[in-house]
Amino acid sequence: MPDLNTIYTKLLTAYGPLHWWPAETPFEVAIGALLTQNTNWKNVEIAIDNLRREQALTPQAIAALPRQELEQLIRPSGFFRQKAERLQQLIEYLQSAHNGTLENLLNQPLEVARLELLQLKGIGPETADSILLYAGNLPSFVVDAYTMRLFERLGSLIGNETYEQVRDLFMSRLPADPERYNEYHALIVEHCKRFCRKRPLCEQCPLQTNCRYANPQARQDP
DNA sequence: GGCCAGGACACCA
DNA sequence: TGGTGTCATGGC
Repeated sequence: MPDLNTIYTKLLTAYGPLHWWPAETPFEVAIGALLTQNTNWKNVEIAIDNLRREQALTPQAIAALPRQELEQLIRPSGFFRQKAERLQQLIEYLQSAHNGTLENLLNQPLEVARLELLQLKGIGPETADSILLYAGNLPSFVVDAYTMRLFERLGSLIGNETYEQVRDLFMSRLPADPERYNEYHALIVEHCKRFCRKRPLCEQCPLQTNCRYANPQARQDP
């Protein structure tokens, strides 16, 4: 089973530093994290561009929008009704508990901020960790479907682990460095978009010597 | 025209 | 606790 640091080095060598998250403010990161749930990032960009055009990328501006207007602006990101509701509920919580700013929530110990986010409807573990890491620069490793898929193929996971188990695995084997967590998750996504889809494209894959899908020997020897 | 995407949640057995 | 249905759009 390949070492997690070895895989990181291979991915970094293959793709270079990616410097996520593509956003101008921490709150914009949180918007993107919510909107990208089970959605192609290109559709999220369309929705965020709509919000930017309406100067609606702040908690105050979104809170002031009528629900139906917000729904139409974020409609390209899919699931727009529930995402509009969840976005405004997040802002309501920030206003009630943190003077309306995400920064105040994030300026707490990691696990305190994480539990607060997880209490909110529509913010599950991946969305919470994305906000903590990419908006708050806090060392919380982000696990997503790509992470599960890739590291199952690499033999690091069985495939039935819970989110928290996988997060704990990465955080126990990597230094608690937000920059490292930031790049690692971004590299996993970039890699999987290219090679690690449900129909894998193994010919040019930089991890093919480690992967069960590309390497029959690795497949036989998990 | 089907498949897929940087999930989360309610519901049920 | 684990499996399943629902939410919805747009690119490929």
